[in-house]
Amino acid sequence: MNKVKAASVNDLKRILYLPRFLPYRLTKLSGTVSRDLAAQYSATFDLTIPEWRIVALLGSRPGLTAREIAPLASLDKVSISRAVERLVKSKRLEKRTLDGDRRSAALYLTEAGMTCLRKIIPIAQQYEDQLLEGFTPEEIEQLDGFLNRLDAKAEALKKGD
Amino acid sequence: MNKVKAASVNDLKRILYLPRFLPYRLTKLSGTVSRDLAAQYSATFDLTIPEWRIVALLGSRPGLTAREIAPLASLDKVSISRAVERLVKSKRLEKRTLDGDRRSAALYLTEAGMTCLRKIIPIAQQYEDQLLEGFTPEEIEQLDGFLNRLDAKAEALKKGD
DNA sequence: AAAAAGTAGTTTCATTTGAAACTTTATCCG
DNA sequence: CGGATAAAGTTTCAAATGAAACTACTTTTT
Repeated sequence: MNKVKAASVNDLKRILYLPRFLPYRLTKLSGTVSRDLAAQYSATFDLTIPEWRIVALLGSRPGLTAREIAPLASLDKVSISRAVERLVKSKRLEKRTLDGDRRSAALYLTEAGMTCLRKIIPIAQQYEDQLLEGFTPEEIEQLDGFLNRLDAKAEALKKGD
Repeated sequence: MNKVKAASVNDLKRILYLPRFLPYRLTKLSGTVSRDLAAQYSATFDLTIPEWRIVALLGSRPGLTAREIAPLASLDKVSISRAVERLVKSKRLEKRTLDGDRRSAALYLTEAGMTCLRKIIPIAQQYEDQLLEGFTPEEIEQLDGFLNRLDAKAEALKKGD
């Protein structure tokens, strides 16, 4: 005789419907998008997502240090350290210790890094465009605002409840 | 003399601005949300995200098999196998081999599983509500539509280009 | 100035993850 | 039937991750 009985669940139906639960939907969407894009970066350029973010960031803001990159690319310092190591090895990044603080280094794309970035940008943008295909400019504007608001809320909920 | 020269980057400025790149924003948002929620599930109920998804799903759809859960919870079979193993060990889930196919098992929440789900649902919903605080019902409706469209597009882009 | 405290980035180590191989059971086809 | 093929889950193994300890330097304090 089995003491563990499956409970009646009628009282729970539809109370929390996973496919409509916002955190689940965000995770699913971002997972699909990331995997898909990462496959392209890695297949064509042998770049991981952290590496791609760092390259993209240095494209518009050369000379950042690892510490400065962290919040801008939402990467922890371990990921940055490893990504930078690989990028330097593949000659796409150059470290310069110029401030007089020999603990940190300003990071710059090399010519090879720039070339790589120039090649990836159209791919990334095309993907983004495809994702937003069917959205009107006003809708894109709205989505943009929604994401900003959600992001701000999520950040605010993180520590202070 | 150093052959590797940092390139001029003026020509790339603003061409791809990471903090406005949709895939990056989605990943960042979903990461914040997931980490935050996961911390709550795990601290209070010792549940991982896959476990939580399975419990939530079985709450409204008891008797699903692992294979059926996979697409509904966006989990691969390895994650499901491990999550189910833990849930059975913690007596929140029960496996029943009823179909006459002894390879698969229908999964049911036990009373303990139901109790756990009943306790988590308010937490999950409260978090979702907080995230959407400040959104009007119409905006929530719009966001919902946007996410559905993005998800459909992302899925469509996955294989067939 | 020397000791203490702090910071930038790296390394270590234990955990998480997921693809591929495997096991067991079921179905297909001669 | 009985061997081949397939399907449901599980296990293995190798790679990715991230917290904590560590190294190398810098700043503060006394």
